[in-house]
Amino acid sequence: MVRPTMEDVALRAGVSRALVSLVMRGSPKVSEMRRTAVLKAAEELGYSPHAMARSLASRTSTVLGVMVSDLHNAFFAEVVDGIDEVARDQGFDIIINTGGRSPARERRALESLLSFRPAGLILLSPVVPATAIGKAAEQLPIVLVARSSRVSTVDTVNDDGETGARLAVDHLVSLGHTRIAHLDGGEGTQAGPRRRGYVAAMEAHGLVPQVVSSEYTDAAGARAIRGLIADDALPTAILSCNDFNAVGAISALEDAGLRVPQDVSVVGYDNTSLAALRHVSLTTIDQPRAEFGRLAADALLQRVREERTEPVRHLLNPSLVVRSTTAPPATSRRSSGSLFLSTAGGDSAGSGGRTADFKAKSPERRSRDQ
Amino acid sequence: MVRPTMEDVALRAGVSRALVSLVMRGSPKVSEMRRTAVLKAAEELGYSPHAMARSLASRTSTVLGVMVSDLHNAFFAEVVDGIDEVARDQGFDIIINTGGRSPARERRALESLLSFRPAGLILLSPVVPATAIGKAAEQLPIVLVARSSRVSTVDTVNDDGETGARLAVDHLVSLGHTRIAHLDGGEGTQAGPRRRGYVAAMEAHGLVPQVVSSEYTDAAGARAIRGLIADDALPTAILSCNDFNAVGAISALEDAGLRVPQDVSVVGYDNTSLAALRHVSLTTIDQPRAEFGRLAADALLQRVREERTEPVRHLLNPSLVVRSTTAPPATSRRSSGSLFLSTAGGDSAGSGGRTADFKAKSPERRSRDQ
DNA sequence: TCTATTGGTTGGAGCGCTCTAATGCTGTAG
DNA sequence: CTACAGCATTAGAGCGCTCCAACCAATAGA
Repeated sequence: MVRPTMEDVALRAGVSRALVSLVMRGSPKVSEMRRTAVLKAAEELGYSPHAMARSLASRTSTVLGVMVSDLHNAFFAEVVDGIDEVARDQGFDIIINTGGRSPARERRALESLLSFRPAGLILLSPVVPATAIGKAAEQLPIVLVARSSRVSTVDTVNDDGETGARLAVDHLVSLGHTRIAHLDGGEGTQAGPRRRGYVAAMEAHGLVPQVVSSEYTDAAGARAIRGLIADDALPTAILSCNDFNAVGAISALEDAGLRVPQDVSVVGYDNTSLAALRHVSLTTIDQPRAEFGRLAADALLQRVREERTEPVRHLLNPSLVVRSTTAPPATSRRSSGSLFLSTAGGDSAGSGGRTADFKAKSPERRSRDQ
Repeated sequence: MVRPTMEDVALRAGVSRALVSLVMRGSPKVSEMRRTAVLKAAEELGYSPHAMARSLASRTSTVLGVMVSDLHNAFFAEVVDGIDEVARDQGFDIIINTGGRSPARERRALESLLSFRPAGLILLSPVVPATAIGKAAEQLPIVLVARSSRVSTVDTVNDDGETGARLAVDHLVSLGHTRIAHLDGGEGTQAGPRRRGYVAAMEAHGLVPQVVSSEYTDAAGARAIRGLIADDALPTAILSCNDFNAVGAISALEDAGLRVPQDVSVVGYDNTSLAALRHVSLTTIDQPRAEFGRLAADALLQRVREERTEPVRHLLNPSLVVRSTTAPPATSRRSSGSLFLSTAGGDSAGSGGRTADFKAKSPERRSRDQ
């Protein structure tokens, strides 16, 4: 259980510790004779350098810290793949830590990562307050993924959530939908841009937006749908804040005897592996996740090497992936009294105020800026 | 970009470096006055201890390394949750690294983790050769999760795959199924026990096992089903090697116009969050994943504290989770010519040899040991 | 009064390494 | 024969911390 040190190797090879150090770092100014002798001794002893001692002595690090907000979400796994690819290419190692979506735990994870004095940090969709990030940014370069920031020493990599939401709305509108609700991501990172994009796109089409409060989980998606049904406020199409939420929404719709996409169309967001499962086959918005990782690592390493001081703000273009959960609306259904809604219970009369939201605006457009 | 050291804190608080060290480590033999003074100075400077220097000086580490073979699989995320819980409780931090299912990359991840000289290592379903693990085990305590080992210095935590597979078979048999195929996990870790358990359970029931070569992915599950259909060899029930595989199998069945569970029952394995999605609602075998993590961390910390030298081999009991993908077989269907199989193509006569496998054995049991 | 004892505090060595400056040791020019 | 490169090698300081032994009151016991 005790590892040999440089001293041991030096002794065995009959040279100084400094010479062993030079060999280990591949210095060119070592004679071939000594080099092979040292390498041989190291091999025999099973020596491998102590990264921490090295880093301490050299005051540099070849480690990049990665904070993953939620290990359960495959989204991040693909970003990490991209990071790992670039880091490895450039001789850096990564260490990962997770915050489990809890600010307290995330803070601790951050502390822990920081205590290793990595060369830089990549935070994937962090939930800690901006001030905590700003503070850490004083100590080392930081790149944020899937979260924006205005701190000038912090680089960011995001998808253009507004564009993504617009793509989804455009798709649904082109299918003939006019009543499209958005199940909102609430406090979640990137929920804002998606919501704004949805609202803007609806208004651009002269439609009335309907934002329904929800969260980034399948339970929340199901809950939101049950709420809409109870309020007799179900539209013909749903844009969920992410894929999980969409899958929950689909389940709730099916539980209520509605078919997707015949009765209601559903669009997710993220194009997780979940969406691609043939059994799910969810129409969704794809983000170039591995590219996120690569760009983040590149940006970070530029800072590490002090090649750049200007902040970088990557905003990547999302794209629409059409699968099997969207179709033209069954236009006649609503006017003839929807098969389900009318049977949902007679006590929903009081919610008429919300129902009014769904009436498509007439051609007089209401677009704000475009 | 330059972090304060203990020296800086000591200077500011008007005490010695050693005293700061004591405060940082929470020593009880520090007067309240000095303690608050030091804490205040540290706070003002934004000081936090340098983990590497600490570890170097103390020749101990409060870090546990965790190697996750596949970040894309939520199974591991839940194990990590369990590890993290115990580790945190006992004052240890964890750093994670991933091997991406590739032996080469995993080896590098292992090297990287080792270079931090952590107190111990937990490997989640590693794919590196046993010799590599044995070598690492000479340097620090190692616990394997979801992979067995015979090395006496290595602890292991596994589920009892044989029991799990038996639970699934028993469930299907109790529903009335006699023709049950197993989509095999091939080289994957833990595929062996599951296969053995399946075969033993089938034989215990006097049934003929049918092992179909497959893999731990949904594409492989779909492929296997298409193969069975093409061979006119589709049974009334499927036991998949894991949930992903099962979901792929279900998709392929549905694509072929078969209903689950009315026409074919499907059982998964792992009870991932995927299986729990209402839209999927997969009958499956649950493994206590967080418990895996907790036990692994406990075992590791015992070794770290040198409380134990005997190897520990945890074998946890899986349990059956019945959801919506299993039901009694439509017994009459086969004899009257199955609605799908008979129309699949008249050219399948040649595969009769395999079809024979499905005939249920008569009551004369064939059980080996029980 | 003197010696133990105790609780709080400190200097200094050292963890395994890197890095700078200094040391030999050629070989070539002055 | 001295001077001076030029190269390979090494001693030694130091990275930020822990840990041990020593130290220094202040109190207690003889």
